[in-house]
Amino acid sequence: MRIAIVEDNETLANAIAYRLRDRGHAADVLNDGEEADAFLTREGADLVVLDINLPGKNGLDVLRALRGRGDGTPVILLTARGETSDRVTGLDSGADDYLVKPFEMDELEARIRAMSRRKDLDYGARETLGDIEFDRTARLVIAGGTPLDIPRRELAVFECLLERRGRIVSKTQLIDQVYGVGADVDETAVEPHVSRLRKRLAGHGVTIKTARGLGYMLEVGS
Amino acid sequence: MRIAIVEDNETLANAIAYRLRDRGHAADVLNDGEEADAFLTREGADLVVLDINLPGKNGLDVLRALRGRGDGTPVILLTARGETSDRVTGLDSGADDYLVKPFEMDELEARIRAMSRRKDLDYGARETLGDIEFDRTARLVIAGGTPLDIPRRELAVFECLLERRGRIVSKTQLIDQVYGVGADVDETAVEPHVSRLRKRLAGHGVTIKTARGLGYMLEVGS
DNA sequence: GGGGACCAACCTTGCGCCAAGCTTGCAGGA
DNA sequence: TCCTGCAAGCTTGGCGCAAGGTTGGTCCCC
Repeated sequence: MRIAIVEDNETLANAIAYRLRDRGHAADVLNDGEEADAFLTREGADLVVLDINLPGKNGLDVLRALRGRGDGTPVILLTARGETSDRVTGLDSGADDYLVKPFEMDELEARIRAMSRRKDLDYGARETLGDIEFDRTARLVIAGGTPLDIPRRELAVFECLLERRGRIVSKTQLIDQVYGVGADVDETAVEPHVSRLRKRLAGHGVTIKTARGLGYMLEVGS
Repeated sequence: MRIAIVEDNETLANAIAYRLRDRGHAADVLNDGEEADAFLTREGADLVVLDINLPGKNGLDVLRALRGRGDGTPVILLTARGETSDRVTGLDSGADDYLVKPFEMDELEARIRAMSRRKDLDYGARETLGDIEFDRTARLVIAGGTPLDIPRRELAVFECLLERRGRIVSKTQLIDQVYGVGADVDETAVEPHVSRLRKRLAGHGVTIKTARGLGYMLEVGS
């Protein structure tokens, strides 16, 4: 599942992202309201974890804008203790659930599980690309019935490219996904991973195209 | 098995949880009705031990809400001596069994065993993997007709991997299942169990594969 | 306008390091 | 007794880095 995390506290945001990725989801972190708004309009997500207190645009504004666009993506609000009115306003504005800070990661995870169950999202479905299959929940790439052995970093690259397949993904985006947002890594660090991943996917109808100066793009061969 | 214990007397609740965990189950304790309701909606359980007298929401209300959601999870009621009418109402409301306080822990355990036997019988008892069989009800691993002696923790690991067989299971997930959600245990704690379990399963056509940095996966050898 | 030279971005490979994981042994406890 | 948690020592495979090769784009000069 693609989950957008809108939270200005980077430590918290990354902790959430880390955990959700461990569970096999794709997590995108947005640090302020404007950014989140743009991202959700542009890319969308399967579920949004949305903090109310944000710099720039308030979380509730982001929520209202989302619903205003007719977007019914499930939203879980994060509120500070005591902001009862915000919570009520939030639910009135179209949020599906809320969580009071501080919260346990298990709690968040449970709510996400419950949400995906309730909303009947295809959780654990396999998608086919070329002649390989990808099971998001199991984090398994399957070629000809047998799972491929793909190391952690390469898998992260693959998942990130897959999420945005047919679109160009910049190296910075890849770095964020693979190493975590704000990691102190050189841009070129992903190149070897892309290279080796390419080799693994070769002959399975899936290609990683290079867009010079822009990034990479996953293409499913005709 | 994941068992939810709904009981406001914390001493009793913890005693039950302790005992059940000792028997290899994962036990979650809920102290009031609201909490229980939320938890069962969100997470669910394989079996519920439910006290009737609760602060907040009455146990019977919790039960009715559960059944109202179409949830058929087996429920064992706990009632105080003399609350005969409650007991009747309870069974009418969809409880599967009841126990009068004070009760012996052995008694509760026996009823849980009986319950899981009853509920599991029409579920398909044994499954075969490689050249071993697993009896979910009896929690027995059988190789060549004779049961293997597998300690509780290892068995819990086995069950968890089996439940998600062919998928990668992260260590965090294993910890949750083996030690209970939110247990304060190091991630590496499961490693010895996996190691020993591997040795036991070796030569029976069942392998535990390591996915470095991701988790483990149960594979049934061709 | 075309061709070549130069440069920067990128690819690939190999290597050494280190952390993740394995195994074992030991001590405590049921 | 046997399980369990813990920790130490060992093994191994993924990772980061950097070197050397390749490609593609641009600019200059004829």
